[in-house]
Amino acid sequence: MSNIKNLKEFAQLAGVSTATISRALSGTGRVSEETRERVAALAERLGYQPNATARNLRTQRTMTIGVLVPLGHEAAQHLSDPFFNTMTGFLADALSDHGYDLLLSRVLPKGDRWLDRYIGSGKVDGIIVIGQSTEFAVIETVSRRYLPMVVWGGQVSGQNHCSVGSDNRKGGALAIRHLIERGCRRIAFAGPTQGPEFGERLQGVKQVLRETGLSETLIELPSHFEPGAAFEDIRAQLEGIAAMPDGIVAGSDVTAIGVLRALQALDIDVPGQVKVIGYDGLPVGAQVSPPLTTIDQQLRHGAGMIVDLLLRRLAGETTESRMIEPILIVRAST
Amino acid sequence: MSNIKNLKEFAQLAGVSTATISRALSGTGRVSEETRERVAALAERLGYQPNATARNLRTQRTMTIGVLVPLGHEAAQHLSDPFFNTMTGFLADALSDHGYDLLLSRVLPKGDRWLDRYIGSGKVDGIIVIGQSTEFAVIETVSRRYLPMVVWGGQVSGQNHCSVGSDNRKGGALAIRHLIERGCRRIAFAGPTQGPEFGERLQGVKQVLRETGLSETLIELPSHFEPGAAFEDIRAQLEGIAAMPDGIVAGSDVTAIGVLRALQALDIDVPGQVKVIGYDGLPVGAQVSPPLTTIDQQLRHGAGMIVDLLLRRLAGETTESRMIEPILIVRAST
DNA sequence: TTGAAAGCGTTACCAC
DNA sequence: GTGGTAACGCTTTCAA
Repeated sequence: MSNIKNLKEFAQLAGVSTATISRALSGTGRVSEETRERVAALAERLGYQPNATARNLRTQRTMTIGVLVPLGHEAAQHLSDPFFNTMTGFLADALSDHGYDLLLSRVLPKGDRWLDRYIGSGKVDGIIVIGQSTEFAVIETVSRRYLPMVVWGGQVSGQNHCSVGSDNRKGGALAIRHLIERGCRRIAFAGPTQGPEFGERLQGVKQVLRETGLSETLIELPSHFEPGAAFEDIRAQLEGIAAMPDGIVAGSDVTAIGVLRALQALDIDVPGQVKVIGYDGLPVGAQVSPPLTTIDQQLRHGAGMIVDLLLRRLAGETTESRMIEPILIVRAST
Repeated sequence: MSNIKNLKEFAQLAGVSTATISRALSGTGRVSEETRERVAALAERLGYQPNATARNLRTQRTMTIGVLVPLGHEAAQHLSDPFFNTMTGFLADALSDHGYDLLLSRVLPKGDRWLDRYIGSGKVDGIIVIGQSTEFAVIETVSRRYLPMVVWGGQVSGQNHCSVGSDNRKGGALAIRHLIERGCRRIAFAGPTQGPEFGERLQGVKQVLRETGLSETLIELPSHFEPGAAFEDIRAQLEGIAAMPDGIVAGSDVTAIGVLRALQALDIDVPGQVKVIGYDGLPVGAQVSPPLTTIDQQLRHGAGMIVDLLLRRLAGETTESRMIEPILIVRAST
């Protein structure tokens, strides 16, 4: 920490003008090699650092990206959700690789102005939204006039905003094909029914079932988003079921973990009696027992892509949405 | 989003001075009720919002708190670590309750200046460090001259910096007593051996074993921090063990999950043959099978406390470190 | 290569 | 109760 409080003071000590110091420290503009070295050494010795706020005001950029996690109806739902937390971590890494800071905000979307309010404050240069959930319309509207925004989530035709997410339909198809290959014939789909992403995954499953002539057998097991509630939902439904499925596609890894617990509670062996496959590729999936077979969305890669696209939009480019290739990861639950 | 770009423009449209607008909008200073309403309505209609950077510069505060996650030797260790992610989430909530934003930074501590650099930039009003890990000395030094900093972690006697964390020794004692009550007699302690927190937990365990006359039986199972590596470490050690323990205290929930997997891999029944207890109280502990008995550090409560202390330091108070009461949560793994 | 000075968009002091 | 205006600490023209 420095005892010098601003550039002016530092310039006096260095015996040059503030302009020269600024140039020397930022590396921009012409300064003699000698001065630059002298200034740099002095700054290091005194621990001087230019004030970021003042610089931001002058340069009209903050070098900060806002990451927004819209909390859905279930207000408490995301607090400890492994998906959002994991994604945030990856984004933090990707952003800091490019010299950007990450301003984290969890917002309860209220009305249709929450995004505008956030943007208007000028605290950030750009925005990343994790998950469209119920806010698809708001995001879509804002995207028409605010460019530096990239969203993690699904992609629908005609969509204006730039999103990154896995090919959910393909991923769903991948999951169900794997179960069929493993010999499953009575298939269930477990998970939330809301949100564009889950819907697409289910569509992928249905399509393959139709092609295979198994569509009659599909059992739907709707559940809440939140882990604890999901477990209860699934257990209640499986408990009273006429014929137990022999394979379950879960809409997310979190749901899949709930499914595993529910089956465990009912004393049903996985993968012996029922096989289970998740969706996301969260690290935690490898840590449960049995380790979870899943469709990997390559979140780290996705985070890198989001940041890359955002930086390009910041630079004035227009960018298209991107699909990430879903990858089957086979572990012990199938 | 607004088409108005600054206060001056807005003031012209409103037909009053910038000073009046500022007062009307911020609620500070005397303004007639009539003007305030008129200005507020116009601001709402035009979507005008004062620029945060300019305000920050003028007021000399950013209303932003930096949350630092120092990455230890194992650079990749925290990327997806549920503990850090969960803590960050709780902090985000607590901070936003008080109108503060959260600037998230993962830092690779390099040398002893990383904290100074962060502080010197003036991007934040205060700092929260999650975990002291190997940086205890640096934190301690900085705390002597930089006051608005609160650390999640252990507390040692004579420590200068303000920390919040559970009473690790007591928590360790709580864990081992529970295992003994459940009939365990050959006890093992699994987990990382580095860091002040794990050490204290182990001491708590040892002390109770001494008091009970069981101290001869303690088996130590050191492991890495990172989940995957921890699993391997534990499995390797249990595989070749002369006499299997009948109770295992894990240094953290993440370690405990690794222990559960290792036992599963060796076909050992939990809690039938071996009982396992974790430490942290992470939500994910309730989702594994069998659901994990653990010592709850009340992270949400802890996060609230950290923020509370930080705000008081920001206001000039001096604050003492706080211990959180560890609570035993019994689930199915014991 | 360097320095003087004009902003960046607010807030807060001081008059009126 | 309201308006003028000087900061806040920096970057970046423009001149020298």
